[in-house]
Amino acid sequence: MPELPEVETVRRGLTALVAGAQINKVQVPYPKAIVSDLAEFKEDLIGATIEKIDRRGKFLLFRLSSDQTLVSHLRMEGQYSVEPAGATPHKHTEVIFNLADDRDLMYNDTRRFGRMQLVKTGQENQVVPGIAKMGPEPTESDLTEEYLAKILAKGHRMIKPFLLDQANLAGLGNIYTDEVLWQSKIHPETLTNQVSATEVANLRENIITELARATEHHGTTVHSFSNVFGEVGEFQNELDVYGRVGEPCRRCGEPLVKIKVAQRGTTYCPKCQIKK
DNA sequence: CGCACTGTTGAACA
DNA sequence: TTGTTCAACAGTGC
Repeated sequence: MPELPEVETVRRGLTALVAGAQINKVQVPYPKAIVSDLAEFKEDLIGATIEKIDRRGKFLLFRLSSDQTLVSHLRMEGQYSVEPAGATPHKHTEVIFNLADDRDLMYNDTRRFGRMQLVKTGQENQVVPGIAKMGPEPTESDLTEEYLAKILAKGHRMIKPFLLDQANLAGLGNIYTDEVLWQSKIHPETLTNQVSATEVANLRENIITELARATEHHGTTVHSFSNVFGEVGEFQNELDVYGRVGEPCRRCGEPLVKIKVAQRGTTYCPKCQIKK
C-alpha cells in the first residue's frame, strides 16, 4: 500500500488516536511479523506509553516512555486500526496492542509483508538496515540539488530503479516515481548519468512537490490503503499516469503505454518521455 | 489457471 | 570491493 504520503497519513492518524495511550498487553497472532525477540517484544511493551509517533522514510517510529522505539514498516498492505477493547480481530490481524483506556490498536496485513521490531530509541539508525542506509527525506532542506546531481552522475543505472532505491532518497515508490518522471519528461529507462543539470533541478522540485501534494490529499488509495480512521486517500484522482495505461496523456494526448522496468509495472507517455 | 500488485532484502553475478 | 539484478516473501483479485 504505502509510499511516503500514505505512511505520513497513517502517522498523523495514529498520533491523533493513540499518542499518550498506555499499552497493557500485546498479543501476536502472527509471530513472523516481529523481527526482534518475541518474548522481549511482548514483555517490554507492557506498561509503556506511546509518547509520540515519528516517521523516517516509509518507517513508522513509535516513541515509547520506556526509551524504546517500536519500528514498523507496512510494506505493501499493512494497516493499523483502533477499536474498542475486545473487538474481534480481522482475518489478517497480526499484532494486537491492548491499551489501558479500553481500546485495541490492531496491526492488520493482508499480504503479511509488513514487519515490526523493538529497539532502544536512537539505535534504529544503526540496527535497522533500511534506516541505516536510507538517503535523505524528500524535502527542500534535505534533498539538495547538489546531492541529487552527484549520485545521479555516479551510477549508470536506469532512473526508475534508482529513484525507487531508498538508499538514494527516501519516500518514493512505484506510483509516485511514474508520476514524477512523467512530470519531468524523463523516460523511465534513461540512465542516471544521462540526466541533464536542468532535468535534475526539475526532477528534484517535482519529487518534493508531488510527495507533499499527495500527503495533503491523504495519499493514494490503490486496493487497500486506508488511514486509521478507515478513510481512503483522495490522491488517486490526481494521478496523471499510474493506472492510466491506454488513456490519453494529459499533456499531449498520446495514449500512455505500460512496460516493465526493473520488475515493476511502469506507465509513461511515449511522446513526452523520450529515451536518450 | 496465470498474472499483476503500493516494498524490501539477500544472494547471485559482473 | 562495489554496484546491480532478480527471485522470494504471501495473499487477493481479475
